Amino acid sequence: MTKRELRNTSPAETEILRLVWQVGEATVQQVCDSLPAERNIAYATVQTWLRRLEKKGYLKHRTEGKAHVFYTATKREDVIGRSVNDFLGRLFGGDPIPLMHYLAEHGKITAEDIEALKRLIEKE
Amino acid sequence: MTKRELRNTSPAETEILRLVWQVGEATVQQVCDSLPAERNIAYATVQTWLRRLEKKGYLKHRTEGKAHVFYTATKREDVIGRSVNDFLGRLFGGDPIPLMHYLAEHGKITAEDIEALKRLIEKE
DNA sequence: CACGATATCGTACATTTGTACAAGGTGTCA
DNA sequence: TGACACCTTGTACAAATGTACGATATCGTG
Repeated sequence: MTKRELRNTSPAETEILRLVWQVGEATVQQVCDSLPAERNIAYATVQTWLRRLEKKGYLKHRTEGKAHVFYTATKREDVIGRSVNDFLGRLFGGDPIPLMHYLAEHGKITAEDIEALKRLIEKE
Repeated sequence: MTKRELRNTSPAETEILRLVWQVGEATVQQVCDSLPAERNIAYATVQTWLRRLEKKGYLKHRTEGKAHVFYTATKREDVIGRSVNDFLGRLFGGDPIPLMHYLAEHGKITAEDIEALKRLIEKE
């Protein structure tokens, strides 16, 4: 398997990656625009993040007009997988239950969410 | 409110913090021992992490014999809260549902877990 | 075609993070 | 009491991360 292991993404990079997935593909400008304005991140900064993501292998780009249009080069599932596992490992020793509890106890997920989840699981 | 905002913890620090919570309090040596051996982290490295956590305000220590015994100085709940929110924000734009889905679809949580969760939510 | 608006590219730089060595203190046991 | 084992403290240093400026290239328009 020539499945080169991708380095993992920094927090900021992770966020950018999510944005790109959200819109499918995006120019630097578009990514800038989808960042909450109060973050006050410079255009050049976003550009750097995109550049680094590309170098790390998460993004590719094509040139359109004078601008670069970035699009993802990996499965979102994979990125999520690595991120979640790492996160879960560090904070909960890998056990997702306490995380669920936290979410439930802090009203992040509702009874309906749980129901939906239940159906999802049963379907398999 | 003189509630000094704690800087956030790096991945490695987060893990150490979890370990200290797990055992209640621990010396450098004990933390070292509870790290998976194959990680091969030097004693001095763990020491640095503990030192930094203390400087950041997450830990305190008392001296016992010739060693430092570290114990937590913040509520676990708080650390989890910040970490989870940050994580959720970056990777999922703040929405916990996709995270749940991921966990469910990848067999990280079982039907029983869901049931337990359901009861937990309903009890409130 | 020249100009302005808009992009990219190269580069830079302070912090944070991961990682750890070396030197100096201290409890303990023969 | 002296040596050994085990600690802490000081310090270091490379790599990753956050952040961004200045120079240069390029498209569209008058």
